[in-house]
Formats: sequence, structure tokens, C-alpha cells
Amino acid sequence: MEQRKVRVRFAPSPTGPLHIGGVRTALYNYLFAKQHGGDLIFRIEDTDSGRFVPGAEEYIIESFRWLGITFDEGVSFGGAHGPYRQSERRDIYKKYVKQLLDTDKAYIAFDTPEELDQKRAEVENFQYDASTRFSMRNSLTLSQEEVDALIASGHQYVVRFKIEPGEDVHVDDIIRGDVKINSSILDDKVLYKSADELPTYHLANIVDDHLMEVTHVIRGEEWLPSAPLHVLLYRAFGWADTMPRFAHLPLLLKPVGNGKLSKRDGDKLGFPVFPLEWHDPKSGEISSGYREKGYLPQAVVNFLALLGWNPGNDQEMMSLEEMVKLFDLSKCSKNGAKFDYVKAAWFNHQYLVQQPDADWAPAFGKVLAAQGIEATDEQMTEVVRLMKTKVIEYVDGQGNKKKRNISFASDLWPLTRFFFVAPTEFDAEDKFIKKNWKETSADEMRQLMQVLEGIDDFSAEGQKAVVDPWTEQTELRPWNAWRICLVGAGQGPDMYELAAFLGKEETLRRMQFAIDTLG
RNA sequence: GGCGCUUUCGUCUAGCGGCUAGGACACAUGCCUCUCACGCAUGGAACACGGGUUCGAUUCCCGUAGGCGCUACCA
Repeated sequence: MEQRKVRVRFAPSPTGPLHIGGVRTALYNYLFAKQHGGDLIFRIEDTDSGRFVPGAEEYIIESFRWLGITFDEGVSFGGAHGPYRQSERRDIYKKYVKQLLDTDKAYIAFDTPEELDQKRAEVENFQYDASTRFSMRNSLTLSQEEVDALIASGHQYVVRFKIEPGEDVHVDDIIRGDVKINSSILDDKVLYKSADELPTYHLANIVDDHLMEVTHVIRGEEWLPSAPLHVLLYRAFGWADTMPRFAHLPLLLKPVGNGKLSKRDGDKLGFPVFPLEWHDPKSGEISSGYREKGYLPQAVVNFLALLGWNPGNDQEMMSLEEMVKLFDLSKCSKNGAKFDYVKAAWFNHQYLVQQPDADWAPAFGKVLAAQGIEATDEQMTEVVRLMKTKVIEYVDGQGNKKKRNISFASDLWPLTRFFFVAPTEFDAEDKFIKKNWKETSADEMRQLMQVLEGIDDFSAEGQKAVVDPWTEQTELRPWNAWRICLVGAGQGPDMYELAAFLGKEETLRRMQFAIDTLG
């Protein structure tokens, strides 16, 4: 077989916001395409008119724009294989449905959904297949005249795929190897419904992948059971020689407990399952997004890439470009991965700390503004420089108190409040204050104030040059008490740095206040 | 129920017949230190079970058990 240009696709259904698992599937498609110098296609699979959600398509496009995953063609990107929205391809599908009908690979069925429901209620494990289709109402049991008459009189119908039983169908999966299923357990899948003149997923998928010259189908494991059906469809159309190669990715699972990752898990444990915040147009419900939560897109991409794949060495931090080089579908793991949101936060911490301090300003500015505080970019950059390596306390999903690195700009506020707001009271029960504010502290602070007052260069270095020798000379260790004055607690950065940030005037003012209050 | 996929530390995983079973997150301890940290160092922690095959199985095969998925006129 001649070498075809690699072409893959990501084809979501616009039924709501893009799930994080879908993001990973798209990412793997992207990595695979780029690595092989191929194309990534963005196709919208809106064959279920009843589940269409307005805004979902735009949401998905915006999500990928934010994540930095780019498409070569598709809805909103153009291309020579369009249209890329399945609802706009009705005529194409009709042609291929006819082909299947004409070649006796499919048949028309008039059984209504209600009739089928009833059948399923009557017959245990009822399946519409070779064993039952001759007892149903379809073009195999009705005469041509009857069929024509029913259609002419406006009866709705579906087209079903006629699956020949008793054959072992092999699917050659890049990740899982040879997967074999016997065709007898497959049912005569509905390929087309006259009610909305649209095909179902299975038909549209095969036709589009063929017409769009897709070479590799990389999708979630939930599609593995229907892969044999798809193989059969390629054969029925006579496209077996250009059938794409399949790769079925393991699923993303709940962080705790059993089952696959759902929106509810995110809500419960406090992490997003969507890339962007989503406002449901019907219910008005708002679901949190990684972007709004304060994640950097590179961190999300990096974390997601490693959920089900790794480069085979110990490297974890990788740019998109590096991943393109290292990615290998055959090295993908086969079993589902529990979603570890603590590690996701760790990745974000890594990327956050790596970026220039000044880059925090926009996000940090919003956090401060929410507290009614205005700060200059220079001030924010300085605070970030001093505080970005600290940790915050938080409560995990089980209600346990934990500590973690600063992983989001919003983590900064509880740790940096004192930069902008002076202490107004001192907690007498605070261990640090109890231990470090002694009888002599007030007097020591008065002495320190005098020393500080005489310093002209109030930078951290300038203070250090004067205060350090003074502490050695007097054998005083004033830092913890000084910290109480300026911070009001046992936290914060180096004292000289903090005092420099506050300025001489504010530093002395806070010291005087503490002396007056604590005595 | 049927069919399929899957099973290495708590979690993500490396391993592709012979290793003291490696790394990362998380956890614990120590060093550093003006607080809390960061960082660095150290530590505890895993091959689901039972049969084979083999000189030798975490690795290959078969069962069992667990997990996951599919079983629609949804994708």
C-alpha cells in the first residue's frame, strides 16, 4: 500500500462543554499529526438534532485556541474536504445509504421505537439481528410494493446494516493489538433515520473519515466495542484497502471511587473538568473551567499528556513541541487513569514559578481587585518574587487539612495580605506571637526603630548593611518580634525585603502600633 | 446477563525472561534558616490470586477475582 499523508481528526458532538477527556483525545491526535507532518481535522458530529446545545461549538473552538492546540482544517478553519459539520452533509450520506441499500448490505426497517421497546420488554435480551430481522417489519419481510407504499404514505423508517453472523472480525489496534469480536453478537445497527434525514454516528463517521482521507482514528476506549462494526462498514463500502488504523485510548477515571470521570466529581472535589468556564444556556448553571481557575494552558496540556502516555524516561515537564517529538501512540497505556487533581496543581505550580514574576501581574491584579486593593505592576511583581515559593493550607476532598505549593494566582492573597493591609490586632492565642513577643520586645523594637530611622538607603541591602552589624554588636535577635509588628503573624518573606517593600514610614508606623498594642 | 478491554507503590507510571523492581505526585524525617516555606538529602510504600511454559517469571499462555467500557432511531 502506498504511503498516505497522515490525517487525523477530532470530532466532538456539540452537546455541551468539552470534557477534559475529550481534550486529551484531541491532544493525542494533535501530537500524532504534528509528529508525522500530517493534518488535524476538526469535525462537528451533530447528527443528533435533539441534543444540540447552542454555543457548544464555539466553546470547543475557544477551548482549543486557549490550549494552543491548532487544527489544519475543519469547522471555522476551512479546508478542501468540507463541509465539516455533519448536519450540512445530508446529501452525501443519502448517496452512500443508497449504495448500501442497492448492494443489499442494508435494509429499510419500519418498526417504531415504541414497537422495539415493547419487543425488548417481551423478549429477554432482544437484539435486532440475523436471528430476528425476518420476524420484523422491514424490507426483507415486506414486498417491494409494500415498502414503497409505506414510504409514500409518509411512514418514518430507518436503514439498518445487515450484519452477516458467524464471522470473527479483527480490529488491528495500535495500542491494544489484535482485537477479535464475532459478528453474531453485533446487532443490525441503525445507520440512517428518515425522521431527520440524518445518519447515525456509525455511518457518518465512516463516510466522513473515508471522504476526508483520514488515515488514523484515535479515540476513546468507549468506541472499541463498535470498532468491528466500523470495519464491517468499510468492507461493505469497498473501502477496506484505505481503512484507517485504529487506536483506542484508555479512559479518564474518577480520582476517588469507581467509574469514569464526570462533572459531578469535579464539583465535589473542587477541580474543573472543563477547559473553560461553561454557562449552561438552559439551566443557567455555571461549571468551572481550568482557565478561570488560574491554570496555565501549558500546564494543563502537560499534565493531560502524561495521563495515559509517557516518553519512556523520567522526563515529566515538556513543552508541546517536545511532546510532538517524543509522542508515541504504541507507548500509550492500556488501562484507565485516575484523574489526580493534586498533581495537576503541582504541574501548574511548576509552570507558574517558571514564568517571569511580572507575568503574574494580570491574574494577581484581579485577585487583589476582588479584595478592593489596587497595586502597581511593580508592587505585584515584587510580592510575587518574594512569595511565590510559599505554600498554602487547603482542605482536600476528604475534609483533611493539607498544604500545597502556590498553584494559582488566587493562592497568593491569604499569604500576601499584609503587604497591602497593616495588622490591626494581634491574636493573643497565636503560638508564634506568644513565643516571640517577650517582655523585652517593645524596648527592642524601639531601639530597632531608632536604627532604622537613621538609614538612608532603605532597600533590603541598605538595611542589612546597618542592622546586621547592630544585631551582632547588641546580640539582639529582633527578627521574629519585628515580623509580628509588620505581618502580625509568623509568616512572610525576609524581613528586610518586607520592610523595603513597605517603606520606612509604613514600617515605623506598624512598629509603633505593635508597641502600643502589645506593650 | 452477554461481549470486549484491563490489572506494578495511595495516585500517574518505567519495566518488553535473570534488576537490591526505577521515577514523579502525595506522605514522613533531616539539612538550610529571622517565621512559614522553597530547595536539597533521606525514608516508608507495589508486581491481584491460582495454574502452567521455562534452568529461571513482574514480564509469555490459561483460568479466577477485581476494575472499566459497550450492549439506543446518543455520540
